[in-house]
Amino acid sequence: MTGVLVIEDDDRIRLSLVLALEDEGYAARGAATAEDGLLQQRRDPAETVLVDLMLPGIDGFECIRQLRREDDVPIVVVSARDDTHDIVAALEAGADDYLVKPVAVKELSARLRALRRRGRALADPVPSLVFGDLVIRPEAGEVSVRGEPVALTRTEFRLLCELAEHPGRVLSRQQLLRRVWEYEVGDERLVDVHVGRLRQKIEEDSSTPRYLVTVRGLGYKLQR
Amino acid sequence: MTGVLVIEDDDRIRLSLVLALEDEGYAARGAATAEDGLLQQRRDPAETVLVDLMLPGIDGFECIRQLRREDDVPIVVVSARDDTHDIVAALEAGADDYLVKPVAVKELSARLRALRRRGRALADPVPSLVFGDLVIRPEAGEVSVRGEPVALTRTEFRLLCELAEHPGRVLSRQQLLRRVWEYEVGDERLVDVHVGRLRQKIEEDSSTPRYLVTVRGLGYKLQR
DNA sequence: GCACGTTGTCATGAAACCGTCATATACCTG
DNA sequence: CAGGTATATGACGGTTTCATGACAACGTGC
Repeated sequence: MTGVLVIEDDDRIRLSLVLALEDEGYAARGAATAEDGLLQQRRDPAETVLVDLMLPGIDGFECIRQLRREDDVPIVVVSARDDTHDIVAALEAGADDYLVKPVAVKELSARLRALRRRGRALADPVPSLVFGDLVIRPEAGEVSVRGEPVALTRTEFRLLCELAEHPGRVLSRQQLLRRVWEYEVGDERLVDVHVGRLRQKIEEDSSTPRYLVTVRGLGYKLQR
Repeated sequence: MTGVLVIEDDDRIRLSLVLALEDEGYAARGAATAEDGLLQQRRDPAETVLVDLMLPGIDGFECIRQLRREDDVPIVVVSARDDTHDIVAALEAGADDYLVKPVAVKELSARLRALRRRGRALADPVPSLVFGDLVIRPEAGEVSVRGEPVALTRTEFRLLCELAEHPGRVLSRQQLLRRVWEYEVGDERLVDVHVGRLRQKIEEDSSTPRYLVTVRGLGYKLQR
């Protein structure tokens, strides 16, 4: 999860934004439509998303709402329109900042940094993935419960990380299929099976889970 | 910790900003100098701070750095200067947003909301709806009454959320059928049954409901 | 090629849940 | 107070949802 995603239909502007951002040291990539942007963000989430308001097909506002529904990613609108109305509407839809074209790259870059800093300032107090006696080290690919290291398969590990990234939040089977398996559609039972296997390994008594709990009708969550 | 602090030396502008913000529903107050602003923020921290860049004595940039050193409060700069240079410098100093005067109050208000939302999104990953002793965490799929967690079925949970989204407002059975069950037509008695079951779980005495009250002839509502 | 670990599919049983209905109770109107 | 209407609630069968064990397909290293 890194870099900036630029959703903008005008090829020239998109390209120049991407290049300028790369100049500023960001890993940037582009999408010409909202559909493509949303897809990319699902497949390989960027750290920040830039959105134009006037897009063919799904428009910018709808795109923002959709992004917001799926994710917490900071969203910056870059638009030619400087109407207060548009600005307010975009922010209400879930955008975090709004710049009017033509944008000064230095300003854009500074605003991206500010946004990122704000995110960290608040997110950092709980940096490690610790759930009571369950400790997850994503970079190291290690998991331990009650002091004992446990060996997980890749799928189990990814599933656990996905759940751990949203402590206490219920994730639906659909969401998990999308994020862990990158399936757009698929049999939801698959999730059950892997949750079961994961439980065998991390829960003391898998019939009364302490960490990985089922929320009937909704999905699964990992709780502290 | 509530409200907005406006640090601005021009009396007319400061006053009009404070009044405009109050109009928008914020508790706002002013400081004419950076010194006073910093003092106020120490004594009684505001939720967000607005700073002008050109201030007598300690200037805006220094004021931002000082605030940032002491506190994590979101800072919005409001300045007459629209130089990219100033914008970048202010953001680098620690500001979260930068608006150029004259500001549209609606935009300012929307940006404050966006900033606040972002703060919450990261600090409290699971926002809750609170009705006295009844706490609903939609994201977590959790409900607790008087400190005790209660287990709801999916239908009960959706029903409760629907009611909670409109605190104090009466929702007709028809509306509830449409929104919770996605039935266009259907037996309204169905709603009664589920309201009853929900009451058994969340009310102390289901014959004299404290939260989920019947409005005879109209429907049901959830009150604080 | 073989052994092994991993993965996805399927079947099964148990438990939870849902909608319907019947009955009881509360409330309003005249 | 009587009669009618709106609401509350308990019971029950059909359905959905979930946990789990078995198994075949697949890939990888030896």
